[in-house]
Amino acid sequence: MKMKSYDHKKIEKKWQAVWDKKKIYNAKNTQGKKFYGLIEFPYPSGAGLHVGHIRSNTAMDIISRKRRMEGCNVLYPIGWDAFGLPTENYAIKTGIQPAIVTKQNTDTFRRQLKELGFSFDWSREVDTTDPTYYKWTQWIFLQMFKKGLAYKAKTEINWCPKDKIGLANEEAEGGVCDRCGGPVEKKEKEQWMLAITKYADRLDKDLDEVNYLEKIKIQQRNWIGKSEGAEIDFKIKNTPEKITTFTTRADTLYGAFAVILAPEHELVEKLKSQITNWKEVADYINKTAKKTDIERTVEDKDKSGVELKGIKAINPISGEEIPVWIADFILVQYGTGAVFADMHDERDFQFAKKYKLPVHQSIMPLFIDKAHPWVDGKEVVERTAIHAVIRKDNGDILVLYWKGTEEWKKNAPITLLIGGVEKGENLIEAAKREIKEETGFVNLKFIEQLPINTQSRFFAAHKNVNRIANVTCLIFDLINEERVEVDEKETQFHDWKFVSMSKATSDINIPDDIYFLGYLNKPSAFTEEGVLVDSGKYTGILSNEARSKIIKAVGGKVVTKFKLRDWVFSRQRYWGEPIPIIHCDKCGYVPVPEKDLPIKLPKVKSYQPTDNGESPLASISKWVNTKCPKCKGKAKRETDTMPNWAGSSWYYLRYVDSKNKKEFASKKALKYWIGNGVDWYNGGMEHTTLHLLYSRFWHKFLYDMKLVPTKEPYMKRTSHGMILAEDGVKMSKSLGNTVDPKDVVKNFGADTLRTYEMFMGPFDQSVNWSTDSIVGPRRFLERVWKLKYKVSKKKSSKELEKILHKTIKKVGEDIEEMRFNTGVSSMMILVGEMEKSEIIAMGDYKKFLQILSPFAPHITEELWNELGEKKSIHISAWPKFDKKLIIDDEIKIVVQVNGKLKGEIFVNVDANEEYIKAKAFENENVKKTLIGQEIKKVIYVKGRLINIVF
RNA sequence: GCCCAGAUGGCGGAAUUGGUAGACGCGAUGGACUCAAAAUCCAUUGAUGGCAACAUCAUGAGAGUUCGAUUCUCUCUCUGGGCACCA
Repeated sequence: MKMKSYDHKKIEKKWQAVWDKKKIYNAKNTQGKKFYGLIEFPYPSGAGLHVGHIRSNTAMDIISRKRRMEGCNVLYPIGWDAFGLPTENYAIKTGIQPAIVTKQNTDTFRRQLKELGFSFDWSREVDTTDPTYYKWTQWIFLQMFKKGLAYKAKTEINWCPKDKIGLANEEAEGGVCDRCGGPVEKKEKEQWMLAITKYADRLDKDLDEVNYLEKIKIQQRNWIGKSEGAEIDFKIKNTPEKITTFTTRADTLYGAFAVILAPEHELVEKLKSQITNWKEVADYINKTAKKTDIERTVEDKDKSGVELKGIKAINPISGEEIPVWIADFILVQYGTGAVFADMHDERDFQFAKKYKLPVHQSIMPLFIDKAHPWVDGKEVVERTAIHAVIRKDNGDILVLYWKGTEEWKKNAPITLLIGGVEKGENLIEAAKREIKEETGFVNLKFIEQLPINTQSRFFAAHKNVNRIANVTCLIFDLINEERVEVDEKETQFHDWKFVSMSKATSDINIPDDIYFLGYLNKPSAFTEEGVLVDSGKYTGILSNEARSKIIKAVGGKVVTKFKLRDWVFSRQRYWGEPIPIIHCDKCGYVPVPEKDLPIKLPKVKSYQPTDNGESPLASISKWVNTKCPKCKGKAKRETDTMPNWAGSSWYYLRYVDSKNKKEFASKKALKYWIGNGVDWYNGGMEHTTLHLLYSRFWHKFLYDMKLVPTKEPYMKRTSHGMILAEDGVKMSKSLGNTVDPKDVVKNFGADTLRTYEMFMGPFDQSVNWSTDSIVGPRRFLERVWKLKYKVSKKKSSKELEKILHKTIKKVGEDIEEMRFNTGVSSMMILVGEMEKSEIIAMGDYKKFLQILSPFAPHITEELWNELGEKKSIHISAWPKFDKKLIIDDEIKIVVQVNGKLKGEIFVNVDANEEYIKAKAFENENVKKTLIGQEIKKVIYVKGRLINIVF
């Protein structure tokens, strides 16, 4: 037989043409079990396809191909997310129409994608810039407008005064204009908004119902920022006014030391006449107003504020009068724009520290000793204790090393100096007495008492009571080392010595003292759950239980707030969907009648935004001036366009019926394809918070309109890792480290590139590109190619059959789990075994080709065809593994002595424990090691190992 | 600062519910073929010691649980991603 070498160029071209002609990858209309696999449709940039596109496309291609072979009616569609800035900027520079540039780019992308052999259904291709597509984007917007979800509001935009252009956030990073490098200003502009916040709660809650990767859910939840709390009113003394504050920690109310308002809060102006330092307050408000968002957050997070002198708020639970401040770290848009401050919040704590405001603790850290838990029914006895930090002038502190009994020596306590407080004694006296008794030191200077006491709860066995110990930490400096004699009975329990602070911190092993030293090293707010203190009748209650009780007691309202803001939907740009609204002086904002859709983008001479920041459309008076659809009077068109998140918010719906002229998709097609959502959607983590959330929002809206059958668009969402350049940084044109897939396809072939990208590393993690490593997968495919010369009509060996069936099982599972790298690896092992074998049965070789075919569709199709198959391998039935062949008759048992490997034995699968143990002891190496040792026990793990312990 | 993910040979990475650490691939070294080179094939390849059998050490650092830890718990360091005064 003459050896024909593997010529990828010939094979790939040949089969791509055949697939195209026979349309084997086109989805059937609506019949049978369906699978809808989705990838994020690409933005067709001028640079052409990126190796990263290929990684994610191949992954979903493999899954789709497997489903097709499993008998599913598969929809794996593709399209173009073609509105966007790069194309527009290119048009500004060159004057070439964006539509023409887009056409060129999509042609390139289409050709490149076809060259990679993806099994897309090309008959359903969509393009967001095609008027027949964006007609429906506009239509959905109008439905939202009619439901009051689209509205106009003043917001700030990034404005470059030099270029006179509004900038997207990503063009204004760091407050610098992306184009000219000059500073960016804020400019107020009326913009269209979408009320996504109305869906915030559902967007959060319905995440429970979908199968997204946990990290995706977490990121979405963080972005939505649901927070359950309460609104609590503070009366203002001598006025009818009240301040409504928002808090999630109503349990800290007794500790409120001030009420703080956002500088923009409306009450400030109302209270003007009573504020005695108005000038100072007004200055601060002005200063804040001038700051940009960036300045307001960047300034090292240093807290600043001004007290509203003459104003007092009344704590609704304690009746205490507290001061009222304004501060710019309180955001007017969030919550109620007002808070009560307490020391159990990091920001409030810093604020109090800066302005030296008196604070008091309302929550104690609570330590429950799990080794000595409370015993039910025993008396609870509360006791006050002091823990003292005693410092020498070199900074060393005194630590007690308790003498444990032998068996619990390891866990003997190491503590600060500790002691009880006797009746009639104040804390400092008690501490000084204890220090003298236990160490003999008499000359100490009291420095401070830490503002946080702690509470410990444990069962005190020697007293037979449940103990509550409230602990105060006092700091002393040692004046000199003068000591008095210490009673022997004190020293029998512990030694003491001075050690450095860092040693003390690592040695000390009781939670109270660990907390105190931590606070001493770095004072910070205690913000966790604990037990209430100095809180009237709530003292002693756990914080999470006290919360609702206190809200109730002060008549607070339980509310939920979200970080999510409404979506700014206007862009002052040309290359986007025109917003289909007409401004009429008489009738206001009037929607364009549906029969007039789409509102097409007119041709313009210049794509440059206008000097006043309006879109280039504003300068085309012929287009702008129109008639009001309602009163037929003179009116103007909206000149803002939509962001490019618009078209991508619903594209997966259009794919199911992309040619429909009457609806965005027919009910029937939607019910069939979206009946349980898109089955599997893979995409990048970078789209988790914007695209994914936006499209879920649109989908929910369409669901409410009864236009789609499900609450959620995507049943399952996974993510891919990025491909970085060889040096581990992001690939970018400016760094000149990009890899052009064109060259790789030319030199190695699409099959090699696909296999390499699946093999290079775990799919969900980022990996560095390595051109050197591509030869591995290439050699693998060449070996696959050569195996055909071994194909025989005879049966393969039993061993080879077993490995084949194990591989079928593993590859199938790996594809489902997106562990493509180990799937490829197991096929490489199989090929190695096939090479060792004299012959391979025809049927076995074919089965192998079938499981390889999703990864390398061209070479497998060619070999399949050469073996006489008339139909495509890609519509053949996915091979099943034989369960009997998966099980080994002989298994390996590892023999260890004291956990160290000493040998291995081979036994029959159903050998019993006795036999295996006996055999293990026969091992020479084991015998040698065991000489003169007394065996304590033998551990047998079924089917795995034996560990002999002496 | 907070949240998420990660750290394993020269490199990319494997490793079931805790059970032989380094599968598979790249690279490297030696050999075969060749006039020669490429390609291909064979062998070796974590470190240290030893002629060897083998022993010791090794999964970012330190502690803990366990007969046994890359895997579980705690503390810390570094890297990547996200959020950033959200009460």
